Amino acid sequence: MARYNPKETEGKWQKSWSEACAFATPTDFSKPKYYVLEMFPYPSGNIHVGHVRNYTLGDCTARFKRAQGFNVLHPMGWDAFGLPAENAARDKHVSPREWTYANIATMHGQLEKIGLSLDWDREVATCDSSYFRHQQKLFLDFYRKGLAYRREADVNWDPVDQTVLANEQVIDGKGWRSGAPVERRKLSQWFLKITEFSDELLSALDTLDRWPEKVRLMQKNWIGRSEGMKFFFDLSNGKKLEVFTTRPDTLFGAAFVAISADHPLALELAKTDDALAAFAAECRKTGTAEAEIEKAEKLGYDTGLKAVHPFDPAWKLPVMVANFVLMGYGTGAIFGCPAHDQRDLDFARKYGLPVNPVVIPDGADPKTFAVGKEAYVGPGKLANSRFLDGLEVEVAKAEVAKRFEVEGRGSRTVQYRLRDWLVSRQRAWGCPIPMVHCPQCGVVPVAESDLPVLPPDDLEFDVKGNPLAAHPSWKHAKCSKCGAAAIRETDTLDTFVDSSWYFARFCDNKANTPVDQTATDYWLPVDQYIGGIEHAILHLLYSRFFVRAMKACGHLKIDEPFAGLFTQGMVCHETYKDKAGEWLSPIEVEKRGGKAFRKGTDEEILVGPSEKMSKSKKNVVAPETIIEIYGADTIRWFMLSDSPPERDIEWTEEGAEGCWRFVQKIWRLIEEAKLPPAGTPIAEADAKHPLRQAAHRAIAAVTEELAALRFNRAVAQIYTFVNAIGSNADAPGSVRREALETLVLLIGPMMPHLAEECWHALGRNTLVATVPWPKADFCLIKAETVTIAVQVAGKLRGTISVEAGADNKAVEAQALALEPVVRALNGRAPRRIIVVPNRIVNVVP
RNA sequence: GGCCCCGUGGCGGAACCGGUAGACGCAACGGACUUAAAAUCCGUAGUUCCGAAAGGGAUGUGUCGGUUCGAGUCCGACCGGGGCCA
Repeated sequence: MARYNPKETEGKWQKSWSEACAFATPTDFSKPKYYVLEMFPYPSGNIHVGHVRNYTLGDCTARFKRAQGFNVLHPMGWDAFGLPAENAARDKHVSPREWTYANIATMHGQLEKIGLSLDWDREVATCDSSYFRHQQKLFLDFYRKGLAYRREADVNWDPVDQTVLANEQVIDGKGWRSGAPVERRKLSQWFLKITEFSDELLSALDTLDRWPEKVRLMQKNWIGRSEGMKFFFDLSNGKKLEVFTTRPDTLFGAAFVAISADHPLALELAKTDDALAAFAAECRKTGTAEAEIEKAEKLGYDTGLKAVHPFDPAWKLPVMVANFVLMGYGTGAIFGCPAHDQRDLDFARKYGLPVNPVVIPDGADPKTFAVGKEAYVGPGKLANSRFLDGLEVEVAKAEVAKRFEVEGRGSRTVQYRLRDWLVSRQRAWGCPIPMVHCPQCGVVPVAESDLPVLPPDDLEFDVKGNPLAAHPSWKHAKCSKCGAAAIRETDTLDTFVDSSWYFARFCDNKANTPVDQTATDYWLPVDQYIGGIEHAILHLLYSRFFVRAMKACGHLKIDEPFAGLFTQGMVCHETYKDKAGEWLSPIEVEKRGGKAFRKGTDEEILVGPSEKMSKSKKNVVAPETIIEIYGADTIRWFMLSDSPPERDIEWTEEGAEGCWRFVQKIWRLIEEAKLPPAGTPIAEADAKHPLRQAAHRAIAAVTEELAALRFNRAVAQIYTFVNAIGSNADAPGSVRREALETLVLLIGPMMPHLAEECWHALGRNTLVATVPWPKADFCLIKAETVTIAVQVAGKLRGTISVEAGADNKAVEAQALALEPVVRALNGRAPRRIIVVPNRIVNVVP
């Protein structure tokens, strides 16, 4: 008897699938569709285990849905623009294009070895002009609709990558990729008007009922809707200053008015005030990210101007320039109420401004209530606030709003935390923004007939800043309006733009418009999107915006891109360090007697906690190595087993061995089986054989678990079923055949190569990949007798076996006759007996 | 600091709507097969107490309380871990 040899069989079946076009996307749109998509990878050079997990989950779903009769779209592509290619170009003197396409070729091969049921005909690389030409067209459409625009703005400048970053790409004041402290600069930049849809992006979250609650909450926080009002202060110089506040109720606690260093008023004053100009320059050194501003020391500069309190002409407030007020948020001006806002309080303490509480918590005395180091932001009643005294916070807000509205001094507004999306990047390996700058006409879109705008092939990467801007000739173009010599836009689009619509392009990647109407109408939205939680905000929010913007331009009809979202956990591994503190990779370590040693030596190695696989800790296991040893089915099975897919999984050698053994076990079961020919009917007498029941119970359970993406539970059900096959070795041949064929079909989505080999060995000449999913016969599953637990006072005392649906009285009698029950009752008469049919009896003494 | 999620054997985890806690796998141990090993097969197992054994008792899902005939599951407080926003 030969062992199952994945090396020989896996390639063979991959070829068979390919020859049979088993995974070609159906073009007949009469059947129900199912679009499964895994987040496409950046072509870094190698597929890692995290990818394998992601794609296995998706592939299992795709195969399962296909077997269930759905038309399945399951494509793959490459998020292929981005900085690593430029770095490689600079360091290795290869073109970013060559480097990227070589990586794609390698990774494509690696993906094929996993046995994914992908339609490679739909492959898309975002760096290919056949893709980004359409993106440029979309950009022009957005521009025409006012959804793309250029303006001067404070931007986060990454001094290492020499590029601008979106707020979302600044983490703890540092560039998300370079880790360098971010600076604030004022530059003319391209934006996409995501704020146009702030309210819709927020409210539509409620419709995404197949998204993790956590992701919806994160997006909600990110969009950050707050209700407040805008109103004017009269200034001592006769001008008016508009401020935004969410706490108009605290107006009588105001101690100052603060404006941004970039507020027009501040800029005006700075012209004649050198100290202010210097202060404003200092303010601009911190980035624009909230967290950073929050942490920075609150600094202010007194302009000498006074603002008149709107409810008391005699009350004058100092007008300060403050570093924690941003021009981009609200009106760039606020009034400060130190008692009820922490930033205002910190500021007031530093500059000796009064701290007057005006909201008093219930139970506190307005006369003695004082604010120390912490501002009071909770609920309460107004005090020291004249006509607002005694009102609840919300009532007071409404009262102030009403008075301002009557007076024409202000109005209620809704404010969002969400900013417009800054998409300009000063990089060469990205999608060129199809615009020119004409000395006559200003910013002019490139004519659509001139698309795509291609980056030049002969770029020099060993330069500071944008290689595209440094290119000697590329930027010279003609204005598409007047024909005069013009300068091309040298900014390229943020790579998050590339990934914001690829799912739509997959519906027809050969369309000569960005998307094909018929195809997108049928396939979109994506039914199941699978990827990492790290994209919970950026990529998913941008994609949601894109769908709306594309809809506004007539490209799409859908409301949301992803009907179902699943975020899978990371793949972790133990970490190893030697005595010198150097990290060791798993292949350098062997375990003997519960201890770890450097392979082939007696040098003991310290075993650290399991952490996300990372190059820096060297705890990485290459999928290629695993597939080389065990084959693809083993790694797939591992990825699906044990840990729930949304949680982190730990890769262990022992676990892999276990999966490998199971692969062999299935093969042995099939190979050793002496079965009647395929199609042998099951005799009447065997119709209710326990093995048949086990098989149909397995079908029902696995179907249910796979449909709910509970792969680990589906795996457990299959183990249980295999155990049942093992313990029913004496079942009639026809019943065993049914059981084994069922098993093969059930493992089909998970271990597709093994399934094909087994199916073939069972004498079948079809492909499992094209065989319909088995149907459970529920008559067989229904148990005829049930085991019922018997408790006395809630404690288990034994079990009884009764006919399903048996009469309560009879069950009761049987329970009371149970010896341990009699003993536990100790002669007492039961006060009450609770019978839950087919489940439990509880005797209450 | 606010909000959210999680806490079950040595480990990963299961337990539907409150109804036999620990399915299934890994690791472990005992045995069979073998000259031996690998592979495979059979068996044991939460903890603890009584018993030679068969068996029986107690206890047990982070901690403390509550609701209930019955709580891993519901409620409250706390402890610990993680995430997001500050």
